[in-house]
Amino acid sequence: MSTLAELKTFAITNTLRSCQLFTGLPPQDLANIAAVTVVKSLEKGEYLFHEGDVASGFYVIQRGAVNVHRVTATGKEQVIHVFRTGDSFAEVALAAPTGYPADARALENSQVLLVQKDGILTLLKRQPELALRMLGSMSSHLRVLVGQIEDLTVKDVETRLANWLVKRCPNPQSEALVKIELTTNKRVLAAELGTVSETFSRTLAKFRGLKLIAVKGKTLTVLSPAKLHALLKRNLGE
Amino acid sequence: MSTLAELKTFAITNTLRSCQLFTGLPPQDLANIAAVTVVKSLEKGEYLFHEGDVASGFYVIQRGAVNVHRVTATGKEQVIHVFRTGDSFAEVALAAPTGYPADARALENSQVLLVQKDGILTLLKRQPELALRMLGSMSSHLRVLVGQIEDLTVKDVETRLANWLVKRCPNPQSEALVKIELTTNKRVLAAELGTVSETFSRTLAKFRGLKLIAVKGKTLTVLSPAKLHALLKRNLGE
DNA sequence: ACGGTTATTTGACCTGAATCAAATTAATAC
DNA sequence: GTATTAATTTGATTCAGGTCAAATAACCGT
Repeated sequence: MSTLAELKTFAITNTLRSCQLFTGLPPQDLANIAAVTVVKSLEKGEYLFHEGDVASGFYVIQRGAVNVHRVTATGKEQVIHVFRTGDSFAEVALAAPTGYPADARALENSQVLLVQKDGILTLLKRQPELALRMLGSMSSHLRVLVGQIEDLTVKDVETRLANWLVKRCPNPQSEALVKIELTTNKRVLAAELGTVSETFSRTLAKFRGLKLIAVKGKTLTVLSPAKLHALLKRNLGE
Repeated sequence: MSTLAELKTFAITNTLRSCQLFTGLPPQDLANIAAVTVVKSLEKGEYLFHEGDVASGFYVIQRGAVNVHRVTATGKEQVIHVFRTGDSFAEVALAAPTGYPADARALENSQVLLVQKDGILTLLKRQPELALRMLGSMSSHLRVLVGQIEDLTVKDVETRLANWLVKRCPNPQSEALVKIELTTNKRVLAAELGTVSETFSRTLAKFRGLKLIAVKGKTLTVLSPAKLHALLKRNLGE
């Protein structure tokens, strides 16, 4: 085996190890997985796959961010989830129906690993432990989706935003300022919250009026996690 | 082993065999699974589990129907899916976080099999083939959920109902009448479609006015699948 | 700094659908 | 049957939030 190939494998195993799905696996297993993995570079805005594409495997993000979404017939984009470094997604590829159920597009320049379906399936047959991990990973995606469904139907935008903000506060009870750096533009974030930029903007403005947050460019500052948390409770509570 | 126990195992393996998840498995495997399975009877309206309950395993429906849903803080029920005879659900139980992510309640008198977590995990470690099946099953649930998210956010009630109806027409292009028997009351169906009974009723009325369907008690008749399909296309299309 | 493009904000307007209330129509018990 | 209760329908009202339009503000290449 050439030194170059070894180097590549080394880089891949390093990424795999840092991925939730594979942490703690013995080096030999990682090497085996690396052997069925290829690296892909994505420009910002580039599509990784489209809905219905034949699924060639699942992905692990080495660097960057990928937006998994559906495009509706009216052209609107419904964000399912934004995955970031270390996340794995599209494990759904391993199952029988061969098409991906959604679109995936890089939100920034990214590097991802494609764990190829055929290869990993062979491995899974020999490594039940690995299969259990995949089960775990998929189940956590299921949980996220179940949560999404609730988020999208039940709550109004104000509550969804409050929820989103509170989730990002280390301690929602405290009065300590929390700075949140937006990693995407506000239109994408609005889409994640199931709304449009105009409404998102208005809701931010409302919160600003209530002295709950301060907004400066891409930096949101939660002025009072406790108050925000109280608002959230009130909106849900009774 | 007593004859009674053998009989019970026989009944269980029969149900397991008829479940998508396990069809085609060798008898010995089925017996092994049956050994870690217990039967549960549910009265109509009885809860199988609540959100957050420690997950003791996943379920296969032997007879009846189970409504998996979330209850929101405001008391409303968001249906995630209605499972029926032969379906398996709550495979999410096998993964690490121990709580179920939703509620499950019998819509009618039902009998379900609980495939116990500890037992099946042991089996999975020896049977990668089985693990792959579970992966497939979970991935199909993921697909359903991804579809749901689109359904719930994107379309208006008219489109959702048209979609629901068209899905139940063997051939959406044809003009042949299609009779659909409702298995639940209309309030539950409305909830599945992400709306309330009033709006559901109005939408049915609108379709009746358009001569697209006829309604008689719990029987819906699609008068012209082709026309309905055209309406759906139009609502989505452009 | 300057022109051009894109992102964000604000305003005005409108619609789908939830809610509340009331009338009808099943369904079930007695 | 008749009384009760639950399910469904219809009417009237209200409002969150999406859409369109226009004004700023931020960003980028030169």
